[in-house]
Amino acid sequence: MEDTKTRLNEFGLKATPQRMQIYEAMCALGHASADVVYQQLGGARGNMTLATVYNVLESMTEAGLLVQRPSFSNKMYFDVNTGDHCHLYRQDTHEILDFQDEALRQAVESHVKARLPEGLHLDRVEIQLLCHQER
Amino acid sequence: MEDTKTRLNEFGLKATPQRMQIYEAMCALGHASADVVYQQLGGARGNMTLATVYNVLESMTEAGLLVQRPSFSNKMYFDVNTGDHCHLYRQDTHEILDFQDEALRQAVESHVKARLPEGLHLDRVEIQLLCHQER
DNA sequence: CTTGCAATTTAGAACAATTATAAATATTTT
DNA sequence: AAAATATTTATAATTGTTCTAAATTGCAAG
Repeated sequence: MEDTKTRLNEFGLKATPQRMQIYEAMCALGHASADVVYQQLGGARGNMTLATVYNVLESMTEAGLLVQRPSFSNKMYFDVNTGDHCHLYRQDTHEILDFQDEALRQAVESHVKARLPEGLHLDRVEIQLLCHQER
Repeated sequence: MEDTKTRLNEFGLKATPQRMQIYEAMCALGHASADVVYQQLGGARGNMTLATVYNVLESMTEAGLLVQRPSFSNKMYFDVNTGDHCHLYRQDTHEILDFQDEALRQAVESHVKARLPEGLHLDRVEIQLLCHQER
């Protein structure tokens, strides 16, 4: 809680009540779309507008506190884990699961950096593993 | 052209004029969103509805002739290259570029297969390299 | 062929996700 | 406390996609 406040501040964001609630919801959820966050916070019966959720998620992304994750369901997802980018994507259930594998990420990153076209700077490596449950 | 027809047939799709045009546009473009295909085909002044473009892209995806590629710009993209391959995503221009690197893909695939949770089957490895042009 | 049937395309409405706008509220600075 | 700034809100507008029902096309059997 006090924790959340200092984290927001570290990223240059004032710790308003809405931002606190949203960031804490995001931490609990791991990754979520704007709508999921909104529902998590009580939806229409909550104390916050959907527009605020969009605003805040955008500010947090700009600030580097969250990262965007495009999905196959035509909604943008946001992820609190800005460091590691391997994910399992269950095509049967549409679930996104973390796939922790720092060695892999590192290996790919250095392999790629050496081969990137002139003048381009690598910001992030996204590895998505599309899978489904057998039978 | 006759080529296009047999390719459609191979994937179980009848070669209607609309499907021919759309598949040829997709081949020329490499990857594109529904709207880009629609514009490419003349937009409102063309001889085809946007709904048809959506329908056809969906059928082709189901048939396995195209593959979907979620993007950071909140539109779905479709790709004629259905094999596993890497992509550069230019965050400054929103361009998607192919990044052919079969060795990398292979390495990642076998690394991952060995570590996949029990009961899950790996369909596809997606590697996206988020980058931007330096200054 | 041509009649009938299923698949496809169309126009347009409906829907869902996101963004924009302008007013209200809160916070900070002076 | 007043003025300036930042944030949130309510709501409208926009954008991308899907749905629906009717029209059209393509094909198969008589």
